[in-house]
Amino acid sequence: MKSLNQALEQADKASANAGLKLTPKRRNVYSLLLASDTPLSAYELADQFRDAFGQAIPAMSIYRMLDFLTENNMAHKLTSENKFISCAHSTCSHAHQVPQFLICEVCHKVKEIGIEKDIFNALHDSVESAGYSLREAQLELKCLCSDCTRAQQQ
Amino acid sequence: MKSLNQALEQADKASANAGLKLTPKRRNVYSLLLASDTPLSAYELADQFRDAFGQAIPAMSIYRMLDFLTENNMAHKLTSENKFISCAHSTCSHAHQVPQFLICEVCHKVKEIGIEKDIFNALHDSVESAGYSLREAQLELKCLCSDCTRAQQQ
DNA sequence: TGCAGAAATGATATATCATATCATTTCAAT
DNA sequence: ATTGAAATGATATGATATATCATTTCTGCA
Repeated sequence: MKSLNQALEQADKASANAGLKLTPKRRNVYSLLLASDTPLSAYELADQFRDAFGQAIPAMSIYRMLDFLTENNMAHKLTSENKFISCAHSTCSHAHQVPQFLICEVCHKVKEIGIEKDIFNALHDSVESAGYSLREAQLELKCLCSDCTRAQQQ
Repeated sequence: MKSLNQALEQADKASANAGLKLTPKRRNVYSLLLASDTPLSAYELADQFRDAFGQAIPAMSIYRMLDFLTENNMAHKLTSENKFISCAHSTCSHAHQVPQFLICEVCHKVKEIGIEKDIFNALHDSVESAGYSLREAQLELKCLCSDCTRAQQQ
């Protein structure tokens, strides 16, 4: 796991290369997502932004910054939670995969893993055989993380 | 596809057998879901209920009726849409499977299919190998339905 | 430099989704 | 009939999200 600063610096470089404007505020929102254990709502981000950076940001602006971050693979929206999370792969070099989110029902920590190719193919086929075509697959699975599994067993 | 009335009558019988109270209002909400092509929000259901049955129902009550219907396998909540849909399998005899929803991004029609066993197993294994344990899998996939696929190709 | 257009952000209002809480009604068992 | 439980109503409010117009900041270019 890279440090927050390394992740931010890499995002700076990648954005510069791609001609994207990772403005200070967008960067700060991104840093809050990177630093958080758990997904955050737009309003939670607004609160944390104010507390961390001493500047109040309207929720509307937070939503726009989140749009920027999600469009550019720095963040994801978890639709089952109505919250946002930094992308686990935004700071690594390998190709972006179909994301699969393992959401712990107890502690709400989220692990993002890339979906395996054969799972994706099987999903794709099952969609096709139902007469549909797959546009976007983002799997959000309700789980227990290892810590909470252990805690429940005791 | 069974008729709406057949579906309702079957739900009546199944509820009676299971000792569940499918009250007239719950039944009416269920019938609205059964009759709808597309998922409906709680407030849309409240509007349709008033229009169809001449009686205003508070949104709070709609939510409670939806809780009843979803707990008893007559409806599902699509978390990616914040809307509700009748369960495609509530009126058939075979066992309830992990639901997989194919949501058309254009016309918003939804097809519910049971997830295939080997996909489920593969998902389950991928979750386990990430150190998590799977609690609940409801897959919501953004798709194009066959009609909208055709329309786009032209 | 400084101007013009574009992009980003602010400000405000409002729509939409959901839950908390207490009151009232309905229903079923005794 | 009475009573306790379940269902529903009424009301308030919280939480999430978008629409719209104004202002600021940035960027390219004369």
